[in-house]
Amino acid sequence: MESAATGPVTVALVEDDDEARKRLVTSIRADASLQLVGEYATGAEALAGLDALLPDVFLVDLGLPDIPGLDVVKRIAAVHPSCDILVVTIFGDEESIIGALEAGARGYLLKGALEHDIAEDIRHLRNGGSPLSPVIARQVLKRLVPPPQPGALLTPRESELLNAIARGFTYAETANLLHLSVQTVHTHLKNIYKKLAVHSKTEAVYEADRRRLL
Amino acid sequence: MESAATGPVTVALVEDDDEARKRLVTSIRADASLQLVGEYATGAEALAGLDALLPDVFLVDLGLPDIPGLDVVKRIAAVHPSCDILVVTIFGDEESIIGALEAGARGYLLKGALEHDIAEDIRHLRNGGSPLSPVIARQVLKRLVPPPQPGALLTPRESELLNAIARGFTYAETANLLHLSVQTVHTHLKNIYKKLAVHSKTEAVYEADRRRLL
DNA sequence: GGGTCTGTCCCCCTTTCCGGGTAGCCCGCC
DNA sequence: GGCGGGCTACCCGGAAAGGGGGACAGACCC
Repeated sequence: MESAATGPVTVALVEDDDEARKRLVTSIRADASLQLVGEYATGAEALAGLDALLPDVFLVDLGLPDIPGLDVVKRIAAVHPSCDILVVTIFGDEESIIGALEAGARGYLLKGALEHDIAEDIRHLRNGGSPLSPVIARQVLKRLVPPPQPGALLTPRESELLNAIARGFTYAETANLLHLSVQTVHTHLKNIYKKLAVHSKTEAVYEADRRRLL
Repeated sequence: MESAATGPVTVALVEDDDEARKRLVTSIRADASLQLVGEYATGAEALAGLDALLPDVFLVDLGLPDIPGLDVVKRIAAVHPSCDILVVTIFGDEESIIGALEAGARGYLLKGALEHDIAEDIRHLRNGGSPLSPVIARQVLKRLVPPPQPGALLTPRESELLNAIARGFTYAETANLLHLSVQTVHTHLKNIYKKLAVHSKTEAVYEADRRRLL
């Protein structure tokens, strides 16, 4: 987040593939505003060097030979929260992406674009941006905007009622709110239970939320 | 998502600023794989032309003179779901970003990078990617990864228990699951209720979910 | 006109939950 | 060496929710 007022941005990276690491190193060295302070091929080395270095930016490959890259991300984020972690990997699966970003990564790039200049991404990172490869961004958006309803499983009235129930209202209170009799609330709820295959208000709320029906 | 097997990718755009629109048009025309089929300065024009054109990609500026750009996004997404909507705007606030993306936009770029080639972003879009400016991506990530706990309001055990409860287990079932007595489950729940200021399992689950405590 | 769906209302009975207590144990902190 | 927090466990009584049934009007479709 901070400007580079205190001098060059320090960068460390961990990447087991020699070719890939060389490309990253070359790109970083070519940028005068960046200073490479650590270069590792294994997760253990990276974590060992972390406390001494405290780099501004840490480039992490997820496919490390010794430690799951995700764990490296978590550790860095835990001990050095102000460090901008940028994942650079071949893994484009949802689990890796979401895992890394939830673990604290501030950017996620797919290896591949050979001509791509990582230095530019690092600059974006230091300016408060989060470089994401378009394919990665799409995955993230899928998370942000889950397909609204798989087909309006619940009727409008049922949704309305469940919504009230979710907010903690009892049968009686919900009945008042929606101008219904308590029995009707009960009936609706029973129908909702059948549709969601659950057996309690609590479970229904949880399930409806999970399915994005509320 | 589809490949360009059926010919060039058709593109339409709506942008009220003449300068900006020209830049976009120039960039698109320079790419032989893209075909510009619509070019509008107002939301009304854009929506009027939509049904006839059914473009593969629609570039939308959020700051239109007549209709809120967000409404344009919604309308396009509603009537033409397979259209890739790309927002190109000066607005970087969370409301605009999340609103547009939830409304159906598949990419979001900030105007500014003058040398930036929009055609490349469009190609990414057609390849199933979501071009996001780094600053935008950061906002999206903030949404994806809300600060985990505002201070671990619930103890580990309480979280564990509430988690089970949320999944619809009764006191007795939860007790078995966590190797507790029913009374202990009850006690924990009472403590949770106090902390969350609620009075029922349903409400607790709803509230905990809202506060991202689960 | 019959069938289906939604929304409304009612009965009965059982199970579960809620809120009010009290209390012991272990652990870390000052 | 006490004090507090977390975790465990128990009792009681009233309130709420769950599960089974049946009923009926209006809408909508075939």
